[in-house]
Order: sequence, then C-alpha cells, then structure tokens
Amino acid sequence: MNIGDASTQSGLPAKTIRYYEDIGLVSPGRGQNGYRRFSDSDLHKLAFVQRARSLGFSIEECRALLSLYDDRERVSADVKALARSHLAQIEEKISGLQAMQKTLSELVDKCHGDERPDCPILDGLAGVKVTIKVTGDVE
Amino acid sequence: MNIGDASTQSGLPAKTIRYYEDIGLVSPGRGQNGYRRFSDSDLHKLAFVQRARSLGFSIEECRALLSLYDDRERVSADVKALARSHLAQIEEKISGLQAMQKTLSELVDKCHGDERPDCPILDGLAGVKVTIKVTGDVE
DNA sequence: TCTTGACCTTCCACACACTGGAAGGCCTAT
DNA sequence: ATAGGCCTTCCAGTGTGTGGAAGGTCAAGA
Repeated sequence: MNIGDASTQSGLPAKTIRYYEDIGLVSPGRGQNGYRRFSDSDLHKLAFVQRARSLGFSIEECRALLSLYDDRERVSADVKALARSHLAQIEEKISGLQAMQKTLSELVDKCHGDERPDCPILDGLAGVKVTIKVTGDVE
Repeated sequence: MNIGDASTQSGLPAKTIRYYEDIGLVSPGRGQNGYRRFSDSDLHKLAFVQRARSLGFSIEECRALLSLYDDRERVSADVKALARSHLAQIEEKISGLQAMQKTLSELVDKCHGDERPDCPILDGLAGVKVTIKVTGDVE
C-alpha cells in the first residue's frame, strides 16, 4: 500500500505520515521504486497515533503509548498513569481557558460596542481598574 | 529605564521584550551606550501586551489591539468585535478539550490499572470497539 | 510509442512565540 | 585593577506539522 492509500485509511495527510517516519514513529518498508510500502501493522500504528493525537497526546506521549501497545509484558498501570497525567494537563488547560473566558466575557459585556472610542476592554488591558458607575449624589 | 527594570515592571522576560521589539510591537529608544531606554509609554505598551497575551490574544491580535489603543479615532465596536472573535476561539478550544476530557476519562475509568497487560485505553486508541460485558448465557 | 496526469520522492523554508546559549561590550563598586 | 552584573547581537532550537519546488514513476489513453 502506497502513502496515498495509507493517508486515506488513517485519516492523516501524506505529509504528516512522512514526518512521522522522519521522527521514527513508523518505519514503512520501501518498494523497488523507492516508494514507501505500508503494511497492515504500519497502518494500525498510524491510526493509533491519529486517535491518540486527536485526544491531545503529544508526539512523545504517542511514542510511549505505541511502545506500550507493542509490549506484551506491559502493565496496564503504566498506561493508566500516562493517560491520567495527560488528563490532568487537559484539565489544567481547560481551567486556564475558562479563566480567560470569564475575564474576557466580562470585559466584552461591559463594552457598548458602538461608534465611540470609549472602551472598557482596552481599559482593562491597559490596567485601568474598572469601577462601578454609581448614579446619584456623592458627598 | 533599562530592559531589566522594564522586565520587572511589565512582568515580561527581557528576552521576550527584545523579541517584541524585533517584531515591531514596541520601539524603545537607545542610550549612547546602545542600551534600550524604555519610556513610560513603552512600559504601558509592554504591560498592555502582557495582559492581552495572558488572555490568550495572539501577537497579531495584540498588534491590532495596540493600534486601536493608540488610535483616538477608534470605534469601540472594532475592539468588541476583535474580543468577541477571540472569545469564540477560546470557547471552541474549551469544547474541544472537554470532548477529549470526556473520552479520555471514560477510558481511564475502564482501565483497572494493575500489573496485567490488558488495557481498555490502548484498545480504545487501537480502534477496538469497547463492548459492554454481559454476564449470563448467550444463545 | 508517446503523452498526460496522478502519484511518488527529497529537500528547504515557514508557521508561532518564544527560549537558551555563546561571545563580547559596558558600568559600578571595591 | 578586577569582579560581577548588566547589556548587546546572533544563531539555533522548541513542537508539529504545512507549503512548495524540482524531479522520478506509473498506468491509461491516443
């Protein structure tokens, strides 16, 4: 199977597959014409990596997962530990993004968004403390 | 003010400040000795960018925000549109990460995580449909 | 047989936003 | 005079691909 078909079947761009070979994630054979030949096992690995990447695992984590996958002596505790650590990273990222979302949506809500230059978003970014506007007399 | 103090006051590493000058986000003057000299206005810009970056705005978005900040003729609608578009990107990222979190935590929950090689996480990555184990007779 | 077009190859450069380090100049205090 | 801490520039690397150029190969049709 040539790279085009491997690409179709794994859902990975041919360029990406070549890159994965470059960094040693897969090692397809070569035909006499120099074309890469992908075995079923190569294809499985590509699909495996595709799924792991889509769950946000880094390339190095994919490499570790692949070697666990290949290892019949593996202990599932190792896999679980890797997955949990990645899960924790995902959760941290979510928290960070939610904090951004909160701050930013508060600023966006305060901005009237009309033709005037006055803008709480820019004020917020400039470090101006946004004060609550009080209507009424102040002593 | 030299770069070290600008770094302390803006919360940005000196390296990053040099990089920001490289790409034209700030343009500090120079002293006779060749050292960068940061004015209050430079410092404001650095702090502005620091805050915008911490809200996840890209460098190009920061550049746009800075130029809106500098522009007395700006309309707040432009700022709001930029912020909203960024907010939408953040929310998309959150959704993507939450989907990963869901899938991954389901797999992690299924994995007993002991000394045996058997592992639903690897099975999931390999594309094995995880089936519900039914106890009892099957006809 | 020749041509066309789709496929494949390698190699180089770019994207983002820094970060590290080397080599060397400058400034202040002892 | 020397030490150290600051500053300068320049080069290279991070991670994960993506784009494009230049050129080889293959199968089908005229």
